Amino acid sequence: MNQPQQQETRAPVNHRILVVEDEGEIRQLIRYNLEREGFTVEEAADGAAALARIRRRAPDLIVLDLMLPGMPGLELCRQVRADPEIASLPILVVTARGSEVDRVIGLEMGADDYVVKPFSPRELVARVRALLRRAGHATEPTSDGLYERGRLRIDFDTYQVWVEGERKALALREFELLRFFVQHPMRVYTREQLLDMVWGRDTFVEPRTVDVHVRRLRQHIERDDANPRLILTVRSVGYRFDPSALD
Amino acid sequence: MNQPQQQETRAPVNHRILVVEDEGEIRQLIRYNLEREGFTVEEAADGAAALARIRRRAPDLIVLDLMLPGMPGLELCRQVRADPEIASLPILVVTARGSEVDRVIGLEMGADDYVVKPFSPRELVARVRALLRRAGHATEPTSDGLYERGRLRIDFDTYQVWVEGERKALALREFELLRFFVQHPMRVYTREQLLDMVWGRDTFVEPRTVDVHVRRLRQHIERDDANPRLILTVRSVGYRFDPSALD
DNA sequence: CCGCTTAGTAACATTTCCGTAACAAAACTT
DNA sequence: AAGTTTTGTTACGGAAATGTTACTAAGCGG
Repeated sequence: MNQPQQQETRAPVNHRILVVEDEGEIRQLIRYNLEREGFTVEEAADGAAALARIRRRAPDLIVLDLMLPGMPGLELCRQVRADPEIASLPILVVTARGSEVDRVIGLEMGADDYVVKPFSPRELVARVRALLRRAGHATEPTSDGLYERGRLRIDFDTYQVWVEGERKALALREFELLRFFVQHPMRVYTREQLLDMVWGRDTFVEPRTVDVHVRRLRQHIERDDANPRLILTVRSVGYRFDPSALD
Repeated sequence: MNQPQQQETRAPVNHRILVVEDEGEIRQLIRYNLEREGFTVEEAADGAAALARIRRRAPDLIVLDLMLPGMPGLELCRQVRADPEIASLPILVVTARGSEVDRVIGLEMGADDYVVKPFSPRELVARVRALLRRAGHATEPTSDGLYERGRLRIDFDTYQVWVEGERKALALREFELLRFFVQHPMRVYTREQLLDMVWGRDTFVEPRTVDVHVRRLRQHIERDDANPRLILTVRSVGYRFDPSALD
């Protein structure tokens, strides 16, 4: 079933990566590993400096530590997303393990992916690569609080959902799952990927549990629960959200 | 393999795990818990032995205690990473609590994850699973992209295929086979090669099964199923994909 | 035209996968 | 503490995918 992985070639283009991190030691480490892979690394010690630098010349990707002094990392995240000029910049968040809040909020603020500390350099590099690769395919930047399309309406700030004008009471997980789907439309995700992104990378839940939540979500948002149009099953792969069915 | 209802334990493949740990007691504990979950466990008492064993036959994952006599755990870790043959082996570190140490582990040596002593068996197993899971699709879930030529259109992200604008529902194998053909045009492949590349090297399937899948694929994408133009039979050799017939 | 080899096809058997409901456990409320 | 909601796990059954095989058709060399 698994195709033999091809050996990844070194970074073909010299991508510029901005590392926003106050602890010098970790910054060094990140820099070392990224440079070894052929990336060009710039540094910023805090959010304000980072923002200035970005405005002067935008990098290809930002690696952002969430525990920043002064401007909390999230604020930087939000500001980047708020500025149309740079809103599509991929952001990789570095966060401490187990801080559920950071993860959820990070993704909520519009971070594109995250790694937990202490992280393995390999994983960091892999995720940077993955983000750069799909940088073109921008996901819908839903950092502002409202999503509205066809018969679906979501307020991310107040955690409210309406279907055909009718208010639905979603449980938190259902809501987070919906959020993820809405922000990553069309592409197929495996159960494992969904667990990583919605539940968190270091929680351990059975993959089939995803099915159950998908079902519950479908019951809320699908017109005909027996023939799903929005959350589609891709057999032996995973699930896919197709917003075009909303119109 | 065909018992009516066997308790399904998660472990489709019997992963081999090397435990590097000098304290016999802890080693036993780790072994017991991993084996109970269906893993095959091998042991090594110190870094040198471990390295020899790995070179002889690489396991799927290493569980490494940091306080090893002789070669410090760090050194083993480094050596593994230095050898391209085995550099991609996932390493799970077991360590005593201590903030300083933790950081060094995660950051400097390229372990992939860690647990602190005393650890709960459940957590250990969970982290082992998570690492193995990620090692599987190490690079990225799918090769990004869109293929479009003549009357054929393939979206590799969403696993969708259109022929003459009409959506076709391919099964996964059919899709993977098509993917392979599209990515390796013109050249002839034997059934055995196709099995290796599409099914995977360690699956054991009758070569003639390829015929059946080729047929099913043809039914989807060929204009005249009786006179194939795209997937051509090369008698007594194999099959060949000719995209020029698409125009 | 014959005989041999190889590929195409359909039918069948087996396996895998998913939707679902029911239950259990955990988290919250009151 | 009892009740309520949310969340995760599991077993079951049906459906789809996959693999095997037997039979048929086609190619090919004489």
